[in-house]
Amino acid sequence: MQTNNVTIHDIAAALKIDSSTVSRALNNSPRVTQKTKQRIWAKAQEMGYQRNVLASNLRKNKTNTIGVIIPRISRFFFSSAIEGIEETAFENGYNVIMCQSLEKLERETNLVQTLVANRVDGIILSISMETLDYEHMELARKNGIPTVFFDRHCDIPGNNNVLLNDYQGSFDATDHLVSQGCRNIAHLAGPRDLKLYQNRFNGYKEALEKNGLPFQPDLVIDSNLMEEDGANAAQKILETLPQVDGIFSANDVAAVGAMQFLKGKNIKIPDEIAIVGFSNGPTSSVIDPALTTVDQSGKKMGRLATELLIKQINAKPIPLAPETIILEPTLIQRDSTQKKPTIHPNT
Amino acid sequence: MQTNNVTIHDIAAALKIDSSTVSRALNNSPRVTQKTKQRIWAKAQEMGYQRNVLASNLRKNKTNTIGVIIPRISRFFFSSAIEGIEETAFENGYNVIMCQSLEKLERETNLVQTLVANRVDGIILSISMETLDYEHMELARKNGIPTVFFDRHCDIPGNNNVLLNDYQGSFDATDHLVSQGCRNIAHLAGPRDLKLYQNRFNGYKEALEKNGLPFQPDLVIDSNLMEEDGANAAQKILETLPQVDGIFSANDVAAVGAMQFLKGKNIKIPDEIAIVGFSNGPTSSVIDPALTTVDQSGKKMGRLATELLIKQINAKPIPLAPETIILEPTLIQRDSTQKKPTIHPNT
DNA sequence: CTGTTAGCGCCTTCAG
DNA sequence: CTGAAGGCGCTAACAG
Repeated sequence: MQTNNVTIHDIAAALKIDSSTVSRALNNSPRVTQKTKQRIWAKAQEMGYQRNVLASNLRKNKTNTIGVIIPRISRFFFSSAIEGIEETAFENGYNVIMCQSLEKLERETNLVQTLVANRVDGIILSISMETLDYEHMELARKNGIPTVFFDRHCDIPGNNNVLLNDYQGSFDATDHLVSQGCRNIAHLAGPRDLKLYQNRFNGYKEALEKNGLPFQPDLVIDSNLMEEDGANAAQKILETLPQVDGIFSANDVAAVGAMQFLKGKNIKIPDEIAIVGFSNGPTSSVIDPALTTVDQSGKKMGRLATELLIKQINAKPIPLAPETIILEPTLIQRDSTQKKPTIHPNT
Repeated sequence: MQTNNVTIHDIAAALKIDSSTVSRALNNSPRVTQKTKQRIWAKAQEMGYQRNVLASNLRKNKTNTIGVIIPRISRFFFSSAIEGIEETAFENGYNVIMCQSLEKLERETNLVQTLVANRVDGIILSISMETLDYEHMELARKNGIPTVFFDRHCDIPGNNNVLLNDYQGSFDATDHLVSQGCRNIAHLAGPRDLKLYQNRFNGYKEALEKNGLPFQPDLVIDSNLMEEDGANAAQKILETLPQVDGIFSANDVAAVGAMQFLKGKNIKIPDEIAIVGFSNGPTSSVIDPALTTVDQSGKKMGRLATELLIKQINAKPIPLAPETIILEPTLIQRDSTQKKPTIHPNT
């Protein structure tokens, strides 16, 4: 390991001054003459000095690093979020360590331990579908590491959250389906343990009621909302629920799965069955134009989460009051030329 | 900062032994009695000890961390690749620091510096579209940090690469279009500076020749292959190149852009114009069924790149001979029911 | 098998 | 404004 061996002592020796002065100069401390700073900087450059971040981190017990835990990177919403996180972190001089829980609580717990052990300055977290309590976050709290939850949030008080108004988004989505003439709207629901999916379910239900439509429990199909789940749900609908003319999916993955399946059976979307799913809106044009979506704006959420986290990091050691930021979602109709005819003149 | 303050010295004191023994025990060194190990482990647990990774890293001058630089995380191919990288790294006890160059050489250069400064054990890199030479990688080389290029590769000798057989994939794609009856196939080409796009261009050209079709330079449309570029290209085709009946796009982003645009103009895909694009194959079902793709299998490439990198890391200080792994791509027809009729009976 | 000793490279008191 | 000294927590010789 022939690592670059230039240390502050080397450049101190070369200049016949003390290493502490060099350290100060390199940190641009006001307590060093401009002249000596210049000399030191020049020499450092000349000798190809590079600060040993490890030593610096150890001494300061700070790493300038943010840890991020999300369920799965390749999901477009999360990769967009990471993009926002990474950019904001970068602008503020932070590195990002990024990990995926793969929806497993055990992995999530391990990752929190790893991040704490690596002395990250803060954690951004979107919990797994298995995560029902927050014991594993105690470790971070005890070590004074601020945490921001995003998207999938933590509803016990005293935490920082960046969320979407899931209730409103779902309400709007369902309302939109009704306005397009749908009367029997199925709901692809996520695990009810997650607050987020509870809210999406509630928005769906109350939009039905507000429109004078009956809530039909058998039209709610529970799953983990993977693509396959969406396809299975679509199959179930075709085989046993012929009355269904609209689907509100609690995420985009299942919505796409359902859509592909229905298209394969030559069902016209949205004319025969209209579909709305949560998704990462405007940037996600690979989503089929026939699919209307509720914009999750992952990148924006990522930025907001990171800004909030950095604020909390800078506030140490006196922690700021925890904040919850709620984004209002927007409904995006990709293909506004196609209107679903009002095939049910009743009501 | 009320960080968990338990150190090996604390537990050594509590047990009236030396801290070095504690250190050895915690590293499960064979040179400590099983009995004392047990006592130490128990005590460590009891006192809530957590190794200070920073100190350990400093001492060992090793971080157990892999740095990854890619152009943009939210591109599906890259997020899939990261997924593979992260999983493989995790299985082997490595952390991952992930950064995006946003296709800027300047950012890429800075990131390499940051990673080296952070003493990552290895680097996985997919170069930006601006990157034409590899001067900025000198720093990593000088510090003995192994590097693996993937997807967008480095064709100067002596480097580790994990690549797709771009030539073959493009050849197959073009050949497929011909077999579907296309006779005037446009090519959405990427920056010719990148070897990868050169190869894709060559595959296209030679497939035409092999099939006895003339190569028409005006059917090659150059761009950076963003979605907008694809849409612009499609517009150009509609307005000035009416003979075009097939499009081979050098990436999926532009292919989707073109497809959406054409669909908006009520062009039937693939009946009127067939499109094939490079993409991340089987996992990417959000890609429209009408679009045939060349499978890039990002996740697999990520895994292979990481395995290769770890092999190189473990080989230090005597570096292994550099390797180049080339994956053979597969053509994926999503919607095999739709066959393009041979509307050009000539040839 | 265990203890002693000596740093890794940097930063931060405390003196002058 | 600069120098001297000590230590962050851990590990790796080297002895015994």
